[in-house]
Amino acid sequence: MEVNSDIFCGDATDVLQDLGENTVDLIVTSPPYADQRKDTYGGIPADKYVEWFLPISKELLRVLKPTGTFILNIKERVTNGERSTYVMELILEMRKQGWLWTEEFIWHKKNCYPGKWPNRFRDAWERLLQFNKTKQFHMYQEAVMVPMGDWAKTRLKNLSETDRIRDNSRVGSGFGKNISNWLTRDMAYPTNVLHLATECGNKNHSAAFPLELPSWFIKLFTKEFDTVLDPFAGSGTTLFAAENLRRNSIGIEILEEYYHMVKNGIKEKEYYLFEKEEGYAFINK
Amino acid sequence: MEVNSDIFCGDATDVLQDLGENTVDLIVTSPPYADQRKDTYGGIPADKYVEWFLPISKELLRVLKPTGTFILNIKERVTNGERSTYVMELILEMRKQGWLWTEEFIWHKKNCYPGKWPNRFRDAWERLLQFNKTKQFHMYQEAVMVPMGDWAKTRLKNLSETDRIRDNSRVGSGFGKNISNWLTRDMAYPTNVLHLATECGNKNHSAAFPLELPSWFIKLFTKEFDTVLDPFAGSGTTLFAAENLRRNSIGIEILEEYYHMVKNGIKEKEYYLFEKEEGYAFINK
DNA sequence: GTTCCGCATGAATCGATAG
DNA sequence: ACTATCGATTCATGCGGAA
Repeated sequence: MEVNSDIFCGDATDVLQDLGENTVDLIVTSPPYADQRKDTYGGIPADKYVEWFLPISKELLRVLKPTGTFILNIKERVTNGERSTYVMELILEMRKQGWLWTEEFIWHKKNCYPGKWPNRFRDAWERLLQFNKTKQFHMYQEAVMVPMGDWAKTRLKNLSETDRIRDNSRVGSGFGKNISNWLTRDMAYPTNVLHLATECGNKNHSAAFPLELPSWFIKLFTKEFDTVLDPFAGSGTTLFAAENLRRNSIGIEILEEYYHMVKNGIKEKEYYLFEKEEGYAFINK
Repeated sequence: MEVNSDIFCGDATDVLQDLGENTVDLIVTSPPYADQRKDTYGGIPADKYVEWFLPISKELLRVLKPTGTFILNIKERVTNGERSTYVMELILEMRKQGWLWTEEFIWHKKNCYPGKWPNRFRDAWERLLQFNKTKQFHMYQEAVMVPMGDWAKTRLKNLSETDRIRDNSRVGSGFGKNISNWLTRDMAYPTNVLHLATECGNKNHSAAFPLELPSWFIKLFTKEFDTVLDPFAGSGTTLFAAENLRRNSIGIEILEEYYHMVKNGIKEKEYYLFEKEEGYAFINK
């Protein structure tokens, strides 16, 4: 059985009209942040952001199944020395639309952007907001269990603080080399804090988020042959993750350049991803 | 020169009236969460939380110096399957009072409370909201610098196993001398994500945060002989941290039981804390 | 075949300068 | 005055080339 991958070029609000009601199991997306990526996406002003996003979230609510989940990756920027409030305002408005704000996961970016300022430290985290249509959403917790036990308890305890943080990141992402060891040990459920580095060495595109991020949520909230949607596909990370995990995927991207890259890349990347996939397979059992 | 420590028993709003305008350099507090700890504090309903807190934050704005900072440790609880929105509403309302919402730090609780739910993972983080009165607040970034990531990777890797164990055993009871060498090496500024374990061994108070948490902010936002305020003193962690770092401290606690405990404990705990302090002192130089 | 260095590169932010 | 642009600052990561 083959999975289906569709990528459409156009404005998210328009293309979403063509999708059927209650057809999507999971939405994972990272929309352009306010006033960011001006060169590629034009940049939505901070004070227009909520107004811009609400028509899209309304359509997303329509296409999502009652058992489905919407994961929104977003972070407010600093304006005039203060954090902007549009993310909070967006949550409040989306609840009025009928969304349930179920949870807020934290993505701890280990390799955040460098810099020094007199009144501020580096920003090392982003929000991963979980919204649902009903309280009866599907969640497959066993698919993302992480190894625990003596390895983490005793070995890590003797390491330095920085080492411990580094190793925790591996645990959170579910990757590592000694998978065979993990299998014989105890497994534990993860928390709502994810430790992942951004992918900066990628040549073709500025990767929005690492492959592990959508992969983690896809494993957690869908099963094989479910349908995953990303209305801001960008470089296609969510779609590749979905296809790789044998989920049907739908992508929308407004920029033709990215659209073509994703359309071609799906086939191209399959082999590369498949190699990595073995790691997932082990962990998913 | 001696530092001064005052602890008052009473309602925060009332006692704050007696404090002078522009007299406090730093406020660090963890107010009772909505509907939590009903047995001890009576529990403020989630839908009344903002209304309850605003008179207090208004007084805090008055007593804080223009160069001062207010750190609010808070996390919304889950109600009826959803995260409550009172923290977001509180931020929006406090901005209307004149507070600047400068930053949101994340406290990653490494050993968070265990448990399993069908639709939710363990909650491993809390918000540390930074508010300011003006943009010209004091910040002493050098006081909280941490060793660089590269340092752990290369330097530590070359040490023998016994060396590593010996050094780490010293950490528990105060640092060894050779750490002073590390300090002259590569240090980096931290990020806005704090990795701290919760103190589970705390006997008398239900929801105390670890000593390192207020200590970190006290070092970051004050200098010696500045004044630190905690309007919800609880078991007195903030006050002990302040005194220990030679800052003047003011505490307010509504429950007589805690009030007496803190009042007596300040002297009692001094020795215990002082031993630990050596570790901090090294890092602060 | 490994291990080790060197180097480019980020969903950044501030303050100064220019229109 | 108020907004747009630019340079300086900073550090974890993963790659490629070298020992």
